[in-house]
Amino acid sequence: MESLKRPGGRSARVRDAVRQATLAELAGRGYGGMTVEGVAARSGVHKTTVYRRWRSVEGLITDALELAREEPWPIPDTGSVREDLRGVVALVHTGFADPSGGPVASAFITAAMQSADAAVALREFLAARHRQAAVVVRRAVERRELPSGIDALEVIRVAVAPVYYRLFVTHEPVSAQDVERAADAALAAARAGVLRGDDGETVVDQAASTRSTPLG
Amino acid sequence: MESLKRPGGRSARVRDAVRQATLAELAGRGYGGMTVEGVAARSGVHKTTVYRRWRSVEGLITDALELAREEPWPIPDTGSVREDLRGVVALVHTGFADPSGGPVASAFITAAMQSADAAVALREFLAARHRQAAVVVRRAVERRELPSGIDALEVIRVAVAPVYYRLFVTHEPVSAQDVERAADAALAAARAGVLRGDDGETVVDQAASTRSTPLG
DNA sequence: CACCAATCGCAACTGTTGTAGCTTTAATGT
DNA sequence: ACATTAAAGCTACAACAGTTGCGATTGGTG
Repeated sequence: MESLKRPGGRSARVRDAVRQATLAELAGRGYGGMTVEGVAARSGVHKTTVYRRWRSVEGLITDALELAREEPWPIPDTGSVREDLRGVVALVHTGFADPSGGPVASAFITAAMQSADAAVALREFLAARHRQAAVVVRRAVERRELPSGIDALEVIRVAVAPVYYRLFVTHEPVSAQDVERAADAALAAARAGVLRGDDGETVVDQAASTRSTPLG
Repeated sequence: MESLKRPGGRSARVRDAVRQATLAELAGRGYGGMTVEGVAARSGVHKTTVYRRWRSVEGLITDALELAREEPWPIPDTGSVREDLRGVVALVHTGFADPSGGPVASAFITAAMQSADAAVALREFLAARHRQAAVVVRRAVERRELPSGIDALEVIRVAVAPVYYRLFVTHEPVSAQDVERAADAALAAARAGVLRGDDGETVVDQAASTRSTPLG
C-alpha cells in the first residue's frame, strides 16, 4: 500500500488539518481571499510544509475536490421522472444555496475557471455526479415514461445547466419555479426526442450502456 | 455634463489607453495573469493613476464590460425559429471559442465570479443580449411557429445555458452538435408549453411586452 | 534498540503589489 | 494670454506572498 504507509502518523495529521483548514478558509474568505499562508496559519502547519506538499492555492483546492468526490448523493426515486428530475435539479440548487456548504461549492467552480488542475478535478467530480443522476432517466426509460435511445447524461446536463447559468454567469436569483422549469424543459426535450444518443441506445455511462436493455 | 467635462483632454486619452491595455492584457495573459501594474506598463500610464481611477483588476474589467455593452449583435433572421435559435447559440459559442475575443469574454465571466461590481455589469450586459436575442422567439410567435404566452427570455436562457455549462462549469469540449442540441432542446420545451410566462403573455422585455400583440 | 529515510518546523531573504505625500502637467474660463 | 484647478506623474515605502537552506522530529526497519 502506497498511501497507507503511515496511516495515523504525523503526515496524516498534517494532511487532515490542512484539508480542513482549506475548506474553512474557502468558506470564510472565498476563493479570491484564500491564501496558502492563511491555510497554514489556520491549520497550525508551517507554511513551508504546505507549499511543499500542495504547491499552491490551486493544489489545495484540487486536493479538497478529490476528497469531495467520495461522498454519495441522495438521488430521488419517486416513481415519476418529472419529480425525480426536479429533485435532482433542486439538489444542485440547494447545494450552492446552502449557507454552510454553498460558499465552498461555489469556490470550486471559481477555482476551476482559473486553474487547469482544478478544472480537471471538477470535471471528474461532475462526471461522477452526472453518472449518478442519470439513473433517474434510465429508470424512466425502463418504466416506458421516456423513449429509448436517450442520452441520459445530456438530459441531466440540460436540466441543471439553467441553474448554473443563473448562479454563475448571469448572477440572477434562482427561484423554486426556475428549478422546476429547468427540469421540465429538459424532460420535454427528452420526450421530443431531441436528446438522443448517437448510437440510438440509451446512454448512461460506458459501463451502464452495456448493461442496459433497450425496451422501445 | 459630468463625464464630458473634458471630452478630448488628457484624462480621456488616459482612459482610452488604459481600456485598450486592459483588453490586450486580458487577451494575452488571461484573467489570472492580469495585473494592474501590467496594464499600467502597457498603457504608458503611471500605475498610481490606474490605482486611483480603477481601484483594482476587477474595476478595470468592469469598466471594459460597460464599454462592450455598446456593440450590437448580428441576430439571425432566417424565417425559421429552429435555425434562428441555433444561430443565436452558435453566436454565443463562437464568441468564446474565437481566439481573439474568446479569452476576453471568458475573463468577463471569471471576473464576475469574484467581484460584485463586475457581476452587476455582466448581468446587465447579458440582460441586454437576452433582450436582443428574444426577438427570435417573438417573431416565431407572430409566425405562429410557437404558441403565444411564451417567456422569450427564458427560452434564450435555456438555449444558451448548456453551452455555458460545458464551457465554464464542467470544462467539457463543445461540439457543433452540442450547440444544435441545446437550441433544439429549448425549442422543444417552448413548443411543449413549459416555458410560459406567468401572465400568459409572450414576454420579451418590459418595453416589448407592451408593444407585442399576442396572436394565439 | 539503534539506525535511516522522510517529513516537518524555523528564520531569513526576495520580489511584487498596493499606498502615501508631494510635485508637475494640462485643460478650462475669463 | 493667464489664472485656476482637477488630474496625472514621481519617489519612497509598507505589507505580504512565496522561496531556500538547514536543523529537528517522526516513524518504519533490521
